[in-house]
Amino acid sequence: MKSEPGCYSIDDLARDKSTFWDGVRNYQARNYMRDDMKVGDLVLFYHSNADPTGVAGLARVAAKAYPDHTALDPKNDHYDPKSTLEEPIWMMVDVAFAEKFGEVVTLTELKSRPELDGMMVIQRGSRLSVQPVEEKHFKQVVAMAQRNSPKGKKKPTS
DNA sequence: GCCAACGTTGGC
DNA sequence: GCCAACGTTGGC
Repeated sequence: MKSEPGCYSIDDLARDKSTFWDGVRNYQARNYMRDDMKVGDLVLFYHSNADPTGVAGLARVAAKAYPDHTALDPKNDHYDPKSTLEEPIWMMVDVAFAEKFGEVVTLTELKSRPELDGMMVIQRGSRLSVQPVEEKHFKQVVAMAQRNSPKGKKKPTS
């Protein structure tokens, strides 16, 4: 799941413990949340439009998809007049903080890993804010985060 | 700030 | 249903 850290970062999630993931206004992203995200699923928390951009930590799905009430609020930035209480269009899930990586696993690092070939987030023009991640890719990213962390193995050059 | 890659909208 | 115009995302 992507978020601009200026808007909502892994630190914000660590502080809040959990949050509702509102504001998704893309049908494909909504469908992934609605159809594929189950309570307990782990999530890569990705910082987009950031320095550095990349995976900043892990979250966990805390509630399955339910209507996004912010779509009904005319004063909300993500208001959508097409969505109604009776027939909500947009959905959100709840996510809980799981872990903040010692260092962000950057997009550059993700792209440099042959093991991650085919991962959606490293494709050109991959704008979806909610993306499925294959288990092998997920494990690879977590392994990279551990390698990067201060507690992990030191790099020979450092 | 630039711009590629999309998604959406709306005229026809 | 086609497609041009427009808006948004997000890397750089």
